[in-house]
Amino acid sequence: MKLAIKRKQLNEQVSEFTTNRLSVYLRCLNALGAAGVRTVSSQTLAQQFHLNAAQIRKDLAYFGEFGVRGVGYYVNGLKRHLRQILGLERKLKVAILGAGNLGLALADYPGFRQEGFQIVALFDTVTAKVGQQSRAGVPIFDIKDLRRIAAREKIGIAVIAVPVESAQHVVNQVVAAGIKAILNFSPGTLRAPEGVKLKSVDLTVSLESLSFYLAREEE
Amino acid sequence: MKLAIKRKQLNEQVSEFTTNRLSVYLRCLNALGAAGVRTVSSQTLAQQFHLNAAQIRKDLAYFGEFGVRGVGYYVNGLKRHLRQILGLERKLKVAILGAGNLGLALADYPGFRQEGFQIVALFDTVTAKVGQQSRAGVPIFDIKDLRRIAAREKIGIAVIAVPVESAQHVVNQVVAAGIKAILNFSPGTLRAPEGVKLKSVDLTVSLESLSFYLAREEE
DNA sequence: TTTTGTGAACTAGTTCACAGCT
DNA sequence: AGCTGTGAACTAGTTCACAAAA
Repeated sequence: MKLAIKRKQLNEQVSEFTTNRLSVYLRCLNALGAAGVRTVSSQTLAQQFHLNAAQIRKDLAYFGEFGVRGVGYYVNGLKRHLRQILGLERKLKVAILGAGNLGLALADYPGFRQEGFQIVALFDTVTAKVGQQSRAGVPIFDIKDLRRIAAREKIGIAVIAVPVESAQHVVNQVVAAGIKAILNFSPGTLRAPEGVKLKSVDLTVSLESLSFYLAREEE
Repeated sequence: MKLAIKRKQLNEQVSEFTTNRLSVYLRCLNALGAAGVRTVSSQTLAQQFHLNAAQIRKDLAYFGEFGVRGVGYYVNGLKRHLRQILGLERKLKVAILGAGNLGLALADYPGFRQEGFQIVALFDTVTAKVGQQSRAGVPIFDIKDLRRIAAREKIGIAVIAVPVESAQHVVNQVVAAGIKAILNFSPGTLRAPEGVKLKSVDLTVSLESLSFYLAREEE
């Protein structure tokens, strides 16, 4: 069974653990490619991050037979495949909701631009901010114009960087604007309807998990 | 078996899934407490986030018998227990490495202060920044002074907000300064020795996972 | 010989279901 | 009657181990 992208079963759900690892592999391949490496084995890749080689082979084999037995994976070929699987060949446009400290920092975060994301707009309710722009030049719009600008710019992803109080309300507006993927940085649980993917990064939870670790160690 | 904090087996490792949920429970209890609610059942808690009630009971029961059969959990009592388990009763001091956009935004992030963390210092190598401070007043020090200040201030957690290139080097300095818990925002894999807890938040991976979702939906 | 792709075995995490308190 | 705490059943995720291909 050889296909550009195989899907073992159309309805089978790929685990988020797997897709997150694909991103990590891609980054590693970019580094290897830049260093002039042509082929890489699952074994070698596994050593880089503390991962099992079978894990990597399974993750990749899920989407197709990208490897060559006895050789490994061609770095450039696999890079292309991963880009395609992750939907990175088209430049995805991103809007950031909330032009506070965090929103502005995220708007200019170089890591986002790197792999083909394009931060096209910031949105805020504070009228003094509207019309301004981030240091790197991302314009700030009134959140009232979200729907119009999202449609015009074909925004694919919204990043939520507003205070907890307004987070759910902003998510509702994002959903109403037809955006189907949301990265949330506000703490607490948010609701999004079926068909909209909501991924949360909870900074407080992360810190508290470290606090827990320290508390245990000290016993 | 009733103990303030029971540990089923001393050497048993608590899953990170569990500890992350404890943070989420705590936040929910804070809200309930503020709303004047006295007791809450696992069932009610489970409805808030889309979680199973047995999951919540297991998570809590792992650390002690905090509930009352027929009643549920006393909000204030459970709050205290969770704070103790997560090590939040003492104010943990945090240093942020890298006074760029992201570092400065994190330094002033209100969510960190909320649950008792104290951001006491920013560190950078750029001499022009040293001596300045963040908008909220967190002072910026030279990274050369990390070891001295970490010891003096008893810094418990380091947050890495420097570019990828210097991330591993900065982690090494943090480890050398005797800090045992690190929250890393730089992309890529970092190494920390045994006994140092390294937790990474990878913004690029998060965005790419959304991109993957969008790519699948469109098929 | 080397290294993939993958079924089988294993390990970890979640949910069920119910005995046992209050 | 109501709700916890928990063994048992189940589900998901990882690792092993080996046949098959280059």
